[in-house]
Amino acid sequence: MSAAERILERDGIQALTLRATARAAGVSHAAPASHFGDLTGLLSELAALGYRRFGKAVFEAMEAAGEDPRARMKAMGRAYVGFARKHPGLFSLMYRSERLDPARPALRDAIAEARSALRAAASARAQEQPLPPLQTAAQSAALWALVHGFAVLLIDGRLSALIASLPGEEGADTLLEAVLATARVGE
Amino acid sequence: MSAAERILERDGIQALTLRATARAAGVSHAAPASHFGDLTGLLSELAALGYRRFGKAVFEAMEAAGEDPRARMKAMGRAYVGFARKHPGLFSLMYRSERLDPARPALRDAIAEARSALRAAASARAQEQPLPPLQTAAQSAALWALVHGFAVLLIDGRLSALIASLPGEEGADTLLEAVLATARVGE
DNA sequence: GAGCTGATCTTGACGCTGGTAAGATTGGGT
DNA sequence: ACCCAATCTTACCAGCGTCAAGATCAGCTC
Repeated sequence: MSAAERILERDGIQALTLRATARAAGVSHAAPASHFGDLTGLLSELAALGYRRFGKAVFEAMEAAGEDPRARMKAMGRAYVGFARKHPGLFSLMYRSERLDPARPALRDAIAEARSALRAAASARAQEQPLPPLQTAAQSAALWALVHGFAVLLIDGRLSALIASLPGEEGADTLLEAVLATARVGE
Repeated sequence: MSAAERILERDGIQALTLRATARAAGVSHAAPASHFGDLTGLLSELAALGYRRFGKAVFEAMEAAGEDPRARMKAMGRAYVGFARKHPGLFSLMYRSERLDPARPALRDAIAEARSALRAAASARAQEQPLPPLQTAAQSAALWALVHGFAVLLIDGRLSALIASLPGEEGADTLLEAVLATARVGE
């Protein structure tokens, strides 16, 4: 399991095979299959581990941000993108749903936990200023789409040209701050 | 090539293999490899085709939207998400960069063409109201991240719970319109 | 203590995959 | 008539996921 994570972050998702995991763990090639059922099982358990870490990171960041809704939303965005940058392989796996089994209990629970952490970013704001259902849903979707899209594009290197065009030594962090400040979601 | 696209949209990206393409095209299993070099070559050519279509769709939608910068940005968003919904397999492939070869001329050119189409969404606005470089970059990144994130989450089914919670018969289109209206990027 | 039982792992096989090498076929240009 | 480049076929290799059968062993029951 930790061997699998090592392979994932070092060699990427396409190198994460049952047999490679077995080699890294020093067991025979069929041992992982007996644990996890099949490759989808291994990937799903690993993704579940990722979701638990992810949900925890987001939750803690929002706790530390205090009560102000906008501060919470920004903290959520930083934690979201920060997790993707810190664990790009894991993050990619978590959103590679065609290789995961969402019915697996560990994964299902971990996703539900992470989603409740994300929902907490928007709920404080919704409480403060009630809106029609469509606007509430649109705010949630917009915030999620913004940070998810930023994370995906960033770890895929597709923002590097934009970052390189920035004046001075500014990097991805600066761009993210500017994006969170510029996109005044829901105001 | 058209056989490959058929397989991609029907059976998904993991079923798109050299041998399956060869079978669908009625040739021997090694024929595709001699055309495209290797699997990465085939996928890259297919992604290039996708980028050309994508750039064209975005460009035409923005042409039809007139001169108003906000209308152009909304049209870009609709075209972006619309393309992803219409060709989910192709769209996924285009952003699966670990399986593509960006050095392949066809793909490199097609990406450059599509990016220039996207850039045109923000350039009109930048001309009208000059801003510091960081703000300009942040607006571009925010718009791109918003629509890309929405498209990715949508075709992965991750917005379905949110959409199901909408009142009445509202679907993804309504949510997208609300998101584009809510997220007043750069205002 | 003897025997069973379930978990864990090994071994070996199957068909699938991508990739390579060598040769066949063919159609156009000199 | 010749050649040559493109296209395809055939045959093979290693790696992969998956399955079935058996080995090993700790822990529990009688």
